[in-house]
Amino acid sequence: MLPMQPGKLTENTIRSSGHHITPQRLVILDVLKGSNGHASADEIHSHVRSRCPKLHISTIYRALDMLKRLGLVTETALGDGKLRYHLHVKGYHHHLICEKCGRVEEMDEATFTPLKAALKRKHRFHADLRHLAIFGRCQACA
Amino acid sequence: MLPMQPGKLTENTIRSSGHHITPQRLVILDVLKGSNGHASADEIHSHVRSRCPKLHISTIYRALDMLKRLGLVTETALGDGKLRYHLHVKGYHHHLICEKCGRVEEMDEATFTPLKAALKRKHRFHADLRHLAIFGRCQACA
DNA sequence: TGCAAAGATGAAACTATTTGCAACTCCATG
DNA sequence: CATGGAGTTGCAAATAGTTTCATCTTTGCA
Repeated sequence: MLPMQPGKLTENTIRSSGHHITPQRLVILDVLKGSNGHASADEIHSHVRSRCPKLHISTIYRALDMLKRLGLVTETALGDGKLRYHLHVKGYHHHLICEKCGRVEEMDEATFTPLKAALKRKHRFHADLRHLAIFGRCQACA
Repeated sequence: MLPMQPGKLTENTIRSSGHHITPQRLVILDVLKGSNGHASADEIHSHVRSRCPKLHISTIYRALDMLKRLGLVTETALGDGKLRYHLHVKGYHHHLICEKCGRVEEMDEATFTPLKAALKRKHRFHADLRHLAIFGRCQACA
């Protein structure tokens, strides 16, 4: 059995949720895949320009919003007045953001399992812990 | 020994951090104190108008930014395109936000103590868990 | 295939938030 | 209790992000 390409997996998720695969979205996804960090809408826009000059920034915001709803993209406010976007291709993860140096560390879900259970038990709340950004101080800045 | 008024405590924090107490800020703080939920900058502005018609909305944004830095106010994105602000007068708390009905439940810090310890132990990260908004489904919408 | 409906796009208008600046106010200090 | 400098304010303009709408595309299905 061949492994499914990450691109195809993403496209299937989009399609099976009733959304369309469009050339614009493919370019946006490709830019997101290439950006190894957290890109702002504006940064995505300028990267996209060369390949698709008429692609309007509102299309980017709408694409990001859809991807966010589907859990394929994380939106994070890193404190500089812009929202940043990050593609989930290899499962979910969370962000530890240093308030001082701005470094972003990624971590897996496991640490949150007890919290998730506690929220369900104590508050009867079913937490969707895919989008978590936790602020604080990293080891170096503590 | 008399208990310190909450207002005075807040004012001392502001003053001792090198910021000024101004009539504008007193009105803004008063509105925040009165708003029992999560007020947007615009909502604060319209409440403030009656008492201080010339108070500009950028002054509100700047006051909120200062209060946020001092840890006196929490800024939360509830997903409606506006940021919401909440005054911390009685200790910190967190938000459980239902993705379906939009209901916001507040919860205390205690549930996060094990998570905080785990982050420090496993990632050497000193989490500042005062700003947490957790999305998911509430009991009714689960 | 070919079509209709659901969904997406670009453009412009609109709302939300931030910033630059000159004038003004607070308050620690003398 | 006057003063100077740091901090604030109001305004205008800039930057971010959202929404409306007419037009165009994608996709499931006949």
